[in-house]
Amino acid sequence: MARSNSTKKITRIQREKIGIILDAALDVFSNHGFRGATIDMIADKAHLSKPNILYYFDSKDKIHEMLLSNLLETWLEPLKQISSTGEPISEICCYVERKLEMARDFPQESRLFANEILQGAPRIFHALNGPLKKLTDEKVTLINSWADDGKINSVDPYHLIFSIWAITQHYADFDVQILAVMEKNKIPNRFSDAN
Amino acid sequence: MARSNSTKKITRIQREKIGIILDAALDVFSNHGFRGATIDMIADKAHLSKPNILYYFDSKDKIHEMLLSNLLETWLEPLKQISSTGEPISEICCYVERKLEMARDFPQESRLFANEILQGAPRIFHALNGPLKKLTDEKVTLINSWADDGKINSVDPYHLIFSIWAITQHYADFDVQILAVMEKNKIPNRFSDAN
DNA sequence: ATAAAAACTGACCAGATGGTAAAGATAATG
DNA sequence: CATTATCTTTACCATCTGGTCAGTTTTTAT
Repeated sequence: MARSNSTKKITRIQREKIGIILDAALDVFSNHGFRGATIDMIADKAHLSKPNILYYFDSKDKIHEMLLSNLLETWLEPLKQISSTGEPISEICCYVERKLEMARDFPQESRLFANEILQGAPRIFHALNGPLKKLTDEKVTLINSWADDGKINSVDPYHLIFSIWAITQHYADFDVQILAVMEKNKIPNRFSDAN
Repeated sequence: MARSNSTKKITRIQREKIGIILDAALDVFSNHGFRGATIDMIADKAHLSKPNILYYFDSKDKIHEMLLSNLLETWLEPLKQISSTGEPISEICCYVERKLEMARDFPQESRLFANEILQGAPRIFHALNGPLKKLTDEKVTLINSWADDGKINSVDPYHLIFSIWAITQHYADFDVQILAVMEKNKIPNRFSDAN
């Protein structure tokens, strides 16, 4: 029995296989959405059998759930780093940079998130309404205070943040469109790569 | 036999039912993605039986296909309207306004499109690579010429357009997130309106 | 080395889902 | 009104897919 009974110790094999499964699952879920993904696809990508996958995770939902909860920390981090003690313009620009880097380095995570939100965030709404809202409100207050102190022009902080989210994530989520429009010759899509 | 054999004339009932089906299908596909949607869901929403749906459309794919091809015209229209004879800043601002209006008035269409792109645009890539690319290239050339003539500051036209797409569509596609973050307990600032 | 625990597999099941067939109901037409 | 064409439904089927189970193989601990 490998299924995570919280208080049990985790073996080397469990740690390895769970990692392999999550990697494969991220790839599959991000490219096909939750319903479009099948355990068989994940099994193929992970080079494991379907029952073996289900030996480590109780269900397809549980895999997805774990991916989302892992993602959340990564996702909030760049916003978290905006510092109230830094120079406002630099803080905001660095935030944009961090978000762009994330879009470049973790496009699958971005699409996993996008898929989830697009379908109404059924499995992650609590996080949007909780930690994300809390953190955002905090930074909104900070940006407001910068404006009040005359350090930056006044701006609606919510829509500033939404704009940053929109533009940066767009390059990960809509890359197919961007490549199609910008391509000079022929651009392979994300399904055409070797593995 | 109602299935669109191009050269056949269309009855009143066909026109009505096809409209009802497409409306229902848009709702279902945009909220669940292609794989997440089932013909039964569409049938329920349309108050028709599943076989009756399949009397008007050969397959689930065909319904989706028709929605996407209908969408395409609507989708290209705002960009098409950017005029080479207008005043540059006004042309660009009006374009942004048209896009925002579309995000407000046709959020389902926006999400249908987003779902399709997110999954690699398997059923619409040709349109991105064809009509959309052609039109975009045209407007890119126009914006470049405005910059060359010193009418606007120089800017990468591609990324200007992508930014507009990103921000405007974000409000339709990620509305769940935006509502979760902004609704109740919104931190007031000078841009927040009464409602 | 050996027993116990962990890891893995093939065969299978139940329900969902896309789609079909054929007959019955309704509307259009002469 | 009668006949044809259109429309709709009931009862299915085949496949896919999430998940189970009994048993086998491999790893770990003593």
